[in-house]
Amino acid sequence: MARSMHVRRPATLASLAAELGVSRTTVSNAYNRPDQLSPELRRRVLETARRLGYPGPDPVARSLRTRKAGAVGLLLTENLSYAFRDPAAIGFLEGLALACETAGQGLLLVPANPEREDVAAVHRAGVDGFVVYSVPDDDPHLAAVLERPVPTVVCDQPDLADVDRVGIDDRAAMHQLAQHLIALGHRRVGVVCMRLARDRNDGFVPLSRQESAHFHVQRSRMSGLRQAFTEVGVDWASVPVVERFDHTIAQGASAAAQVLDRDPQITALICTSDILALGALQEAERRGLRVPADLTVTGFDGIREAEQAGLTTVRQPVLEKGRAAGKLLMEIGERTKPRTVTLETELITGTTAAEPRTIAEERWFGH
Amino acid sequence: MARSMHVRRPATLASLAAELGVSRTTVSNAYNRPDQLSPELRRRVLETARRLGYPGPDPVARSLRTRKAGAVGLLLTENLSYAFRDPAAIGFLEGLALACETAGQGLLLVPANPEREDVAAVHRAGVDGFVVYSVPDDDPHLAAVLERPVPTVVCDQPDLADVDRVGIDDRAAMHQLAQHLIALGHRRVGVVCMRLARDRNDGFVPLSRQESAHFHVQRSRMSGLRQAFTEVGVDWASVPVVERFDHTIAQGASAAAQVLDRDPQITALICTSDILALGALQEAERRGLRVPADLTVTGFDGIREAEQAGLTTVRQPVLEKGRAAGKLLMEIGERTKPRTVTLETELITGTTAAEPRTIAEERWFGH
DNA sequence: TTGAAAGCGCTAACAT
DNA sequence: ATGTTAGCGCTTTCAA
Repeated sequence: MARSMHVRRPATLASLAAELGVSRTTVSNAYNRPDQLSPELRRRVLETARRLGYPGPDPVARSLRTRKAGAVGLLLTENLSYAFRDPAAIGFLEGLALACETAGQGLLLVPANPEREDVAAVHRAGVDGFVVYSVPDDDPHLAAVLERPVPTVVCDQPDLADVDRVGIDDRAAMHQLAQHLIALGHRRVGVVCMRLARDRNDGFVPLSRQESAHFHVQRSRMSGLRQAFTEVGVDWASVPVVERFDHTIAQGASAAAQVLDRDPQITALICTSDILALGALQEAERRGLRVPADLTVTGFDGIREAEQAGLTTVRQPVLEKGRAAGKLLMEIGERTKPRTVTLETELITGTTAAEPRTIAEERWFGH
Repeated sequence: MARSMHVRRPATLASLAAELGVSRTTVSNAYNRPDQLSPELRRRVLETARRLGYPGPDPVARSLRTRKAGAVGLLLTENLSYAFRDPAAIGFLEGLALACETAGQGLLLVPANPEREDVAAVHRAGVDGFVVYSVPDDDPHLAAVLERPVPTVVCDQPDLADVDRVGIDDRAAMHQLAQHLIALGHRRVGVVCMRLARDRNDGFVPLSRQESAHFHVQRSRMSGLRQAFTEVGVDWASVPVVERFDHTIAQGASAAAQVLDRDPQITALICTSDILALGALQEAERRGLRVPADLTVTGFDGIREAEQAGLTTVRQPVLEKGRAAGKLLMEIGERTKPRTVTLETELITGTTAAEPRTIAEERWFGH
């Protein structure tokens, strides 16, 4: 860390006390308990402090003594900077920041590169608690967090026993979306999903990988889909499912291409996030497929960009999730059993889902 | 702060050492300098740690000892959560986060409510340095930061002597934009600008307030405008300038309405941010004014939403600013004079600026 | 390779 | 209203 113009480091509380000929307690009180000493003395203390360039009690030393850091740590799956590129993550952050500022707490973004296994940053974080956002259940950073003797709230995933948790019912939400598509008449579908595990697998996903996914959220959404379609007789093993490690529109487009190449007959492309779905829309347009006339596309999250695109999707209260996580963490009280907050979702019927053309044609021709 | 399932707090490095019958140094080394003790002993230490539920060296105590917190503090003008709603701020955050994660540093968002004067959060922040983003020059939080004995980098504003700084040449950029409008033929214009001081003033801005604005960036942009138009003989005192405290599209719209109500004859509405300009576009549409046929509208920042709207604006490298600020802060080296990084901007000629209709008409009628 | 000693700078009982 | 006494839990010379 650079030393700049504004660096000094001589005076401490003790040296100030010595200079003033008072005890350290008195100086401490001047800062922390103004009512514990005469206004006159306090004024003298503060003035001398200024003269000596004493910047006030050192926050770290104070933290050590009081056992309070005044900050909440946030652990994310992704590179720190990713959080600022994903609309859903941004919404979550906003909510969490809201809860923090209400409580007067700082928010420490912990650098946890998912590619490396460098857990040191978790160990070094001077925080009073952690919020863990959407990490895989086998993430070493998560393990490191859970070892720390501070309260922790997990958001979205993973679903751990013994840890406070806030999230939505991903399975039910996706099941509902699937039923919507089924009601429209879709039986031959394809899926584009987000990262299912820590290893990169940009391509088709066998059933085994779907079932063993380390990202609880994705596993649940897949399972909701599978159940709904299996219920109406679809052989899930024959449904093309393509996974993408990076969560971008471009990757959504290329994944959609992969699915459509494998089975051009599908009538609906179900994406497990809006970002991916936005990519799928691009790919559909590129191929001259009209949505929803030729192809139905759905997303998940309910981000603003999706709304603008008229995407049929599931809206989840991302901001509220962040706020709930923060509140849960900072709520006082000894508890014995973990708390779970499950927030509501809403199926958004946009303009990207309709009856499959084949059915419409069948009707048309009086089949 | 809540205590949850995962709270324990018995073992310390000392108790572990006692249990093992070794010195504290040895335990410390087991964590921090694995090469300083036999692998066998280290294994024993770590194993006993696990058994006793010792979570590893306390980060705060370590920080106190090493005088390193492993984190950078970020101070913003706004409520913490605001940072996640403003595209330009998000871009800045992304860049800063990038720099932090590269350096393995955490990023602490310091809660500094601009409405209250509660500086305590700044004092409590356990960080190795501060980045200050776009605060007014008389902000008490800023003063508190500068008192702390850690390096500080200011971004955008204010322009302080003796402090490292990164920003753009707001004056020159706005001057250039103004000249572009002047070249198109605009002489009768209105301005919508962001907050000029800490007090709320949603309305017209007299010259005195323009000149004494505590937000350096806004002051510079205004001054660039004023100079350019004064150069071609426009009486700046007669130009309607409307200020908005809250930086939202809705406020941009209402401010635009205020300007247009005051002088319906203006041919161009210059906004000092894209967000405000987006609002102005809305208001223009609401009034049935075609842009740019009936009214020219310009912004500043170059956010993606502006690009999509085809806004004529000035693009500034927001992400790069964040990264530069982070790098500057973390660059090692004793320095004596403050460093300044000035990044390049670019005039974006979109589809919202054109020759004023009056001129076109004059030409048309062979005036 | 391991240990002993000396604080980092502060706050919080408990006196006075 | 002010001072005394004890650490908070750790790292780091220096010595063995």
